[in-house]
Amino acid sequence: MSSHAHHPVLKKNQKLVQDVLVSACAPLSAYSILDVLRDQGFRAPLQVYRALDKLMEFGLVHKLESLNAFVACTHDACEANEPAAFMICEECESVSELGDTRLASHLGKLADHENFALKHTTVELHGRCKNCS
Amino acid sequence: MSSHAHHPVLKKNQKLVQDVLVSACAPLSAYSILDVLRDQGFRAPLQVYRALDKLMEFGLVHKLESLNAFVACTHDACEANEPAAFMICEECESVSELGDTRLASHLGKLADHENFALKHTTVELHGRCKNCS
DNA sequence: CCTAAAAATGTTATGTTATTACATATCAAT
DNA sequence: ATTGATATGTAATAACATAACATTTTTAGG
Repeated sequence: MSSHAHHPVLKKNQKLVQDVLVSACAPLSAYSILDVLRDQGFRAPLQVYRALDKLMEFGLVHKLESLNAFVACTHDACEANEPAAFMICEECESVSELGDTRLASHLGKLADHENFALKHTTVELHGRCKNCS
Repeated sequence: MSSHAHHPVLKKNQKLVQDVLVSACAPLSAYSILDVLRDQGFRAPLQVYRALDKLMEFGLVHKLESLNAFVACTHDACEANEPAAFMICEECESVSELGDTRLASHLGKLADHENFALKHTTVELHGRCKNCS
């Protein structure tokens, strides 16, 4: 039942940032994370951004481009395969991460059709979630 | 053959910003636009951001969230209906705007399925365009 | 274990993107 | 003409992100 890909062991700052994101109930900006971690000795934005870069590389964290904010991956193993989409509630700020295979495949076909070598996709849906409607 | 929706007449600053974006061969940041327009009397970012806000409201300009940059709409009439997606070349910076109906409908179904009231979608594909491969 | 290379961290400064706040001017409809 | 709404001008500041450089920690090979 354990994840079949072994992420590297997280370094101190990476772990701290990851923990903050996992505990958060909404996406956090890098500076919000910094504020939370001042007590643990963080002093500068770069400490956060460097940790975030690594965590994103590991697939443990995603950036929401339309919010300039970050969320922990909710797919226990989001390795290699990208998330398909995020649904972002404008009311309660909740975010849910979808792993829709058909969407991914549709986007892949779209790109193929234009001879576009697809590297990375950003799909962010804004609206109101079930609870807030 | 004319567009069936009448966009409002553009105000001076809106027209200036729109012209810059239409002439550009790549997405431009607000500050790049500001630099171009200094000769026409622009002095402050807000002059650009305000014009951009209106142009986006009119559907004449889109923001690329993953680049913090703006492009003129290439659908002569992108009124009401959103663009489905943007393909952004990392090599030559060219952007093409897709109006894929099936993608839009797929995203709509995804949202419906989660009882998510969809307001706006951001779909940005990064990679290498046909010419740059 | 020791050491050299690589990775991670600390710190300051700066660059880039976007908004707040407030004043003034223009436009459109009575 | 007066009024209310929209657009503009300007300064200051907030919010997001990276460059450059010094130091420490980790890792892998001898």
